[in-house]
Amino acid sequence: MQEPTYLILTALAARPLHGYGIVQSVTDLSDGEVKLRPGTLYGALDRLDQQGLIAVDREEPVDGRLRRYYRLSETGAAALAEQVERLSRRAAAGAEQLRLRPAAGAELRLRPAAGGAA
Amino acid sequence: MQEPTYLILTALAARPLHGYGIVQSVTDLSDGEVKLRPGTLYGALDRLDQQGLIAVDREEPVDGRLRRYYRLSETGAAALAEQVERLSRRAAAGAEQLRLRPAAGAELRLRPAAGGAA
DNA sequence: GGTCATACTACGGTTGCCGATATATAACGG
DNA sequence: CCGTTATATATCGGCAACCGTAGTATGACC
Repeated sequence: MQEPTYLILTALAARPLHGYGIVQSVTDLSDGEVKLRPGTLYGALDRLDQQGLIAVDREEPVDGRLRRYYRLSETGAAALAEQVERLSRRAAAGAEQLRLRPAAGAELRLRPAAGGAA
Repeated sequence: MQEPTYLILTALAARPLHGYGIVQSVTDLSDGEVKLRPGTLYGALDRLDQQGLIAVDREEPVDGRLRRYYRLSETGAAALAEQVERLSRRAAAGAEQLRLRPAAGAELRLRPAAGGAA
C-alpha cells in the first residue's frame, strides 16, 4: 500500500468524508506534503471500495449533485492498524541502521597501521 | 519512495553490500515480510545510483565473476533519514486517527432523541 | 461578468515493482 | 553421476498505482 492510499484510509478513520473532504484532510494530516489529485483519489476510492476496505456511507444531494460520503469498514480499520504497525517497524529499522552507520571518513581512522594521520 | 527502495537504503546504511547481500539484509530487516526479486533489486540499484543516493563502493572478482559492492552516499543517508522521519509522522497520524475512530455501533447510542434504546 | 471554492469524472502517461528466465559456480545428497 | 539448493548477477515484459491535465457544473463573492 502506497502513501496516498494509506492517507485516505487514515482520513476516513475518524469520520465519514466525501471526496473533497478527503483531499483536505489528507493535506492536513500530511502537513501539506501530500496533495491528492482527482485521478489518484477516485481511482483509489474505487479500488478500496472493491477491496472492501471502505464503503459508501451515504449520498447527499447538494445543489442537484450527489455528494458521496465514504467510511472506513471494519476490515479497513484492521488494514490501517496493520499498516501503522508496519510503518513503525520500518521507521525503527531505518533509524537503527542509520545509528550503526560509520561516520564519514571513519575508515581512515580505522587503519592506523597503513600510515595513519600526520 | 516505496518500501523495497527504502529497505535497500536501510540495508546499505550500516555497511556496503553486494546485490545478494542486500537481498538477505532486506529479508532480515523486514522480518521476512519483504523478499526482493532480482528485477526489483537491480532496477532500484541502477535508479538509486543515477540519483546519487548510492554509489559503487568496490568490485571484487570472485570465481572470475565481478561482485559489485554498493554503499550509501551522504545524500542517500540524508534521504533515508528524511524517510525515517516521514514514516514516523505517517505512523503517528494513522494511530491518532484510529484513536479518534468511533467504536462500531456507537452511532446508535448517540441518537437518544430518535427513539433510543428500550 | 470574472474568479474562486466546491465537487466529481475521464483519459493518457510514467514510474516502480514483480515474475520469469537465463547464466554460472560450488556444495551436498541420493 | 546427477539433481537440487545456495550463491550471484542480468534482462525482459507486464501491470498496478499514481500523477497531471482537462472537462463539467454550481454557488458565492467582488
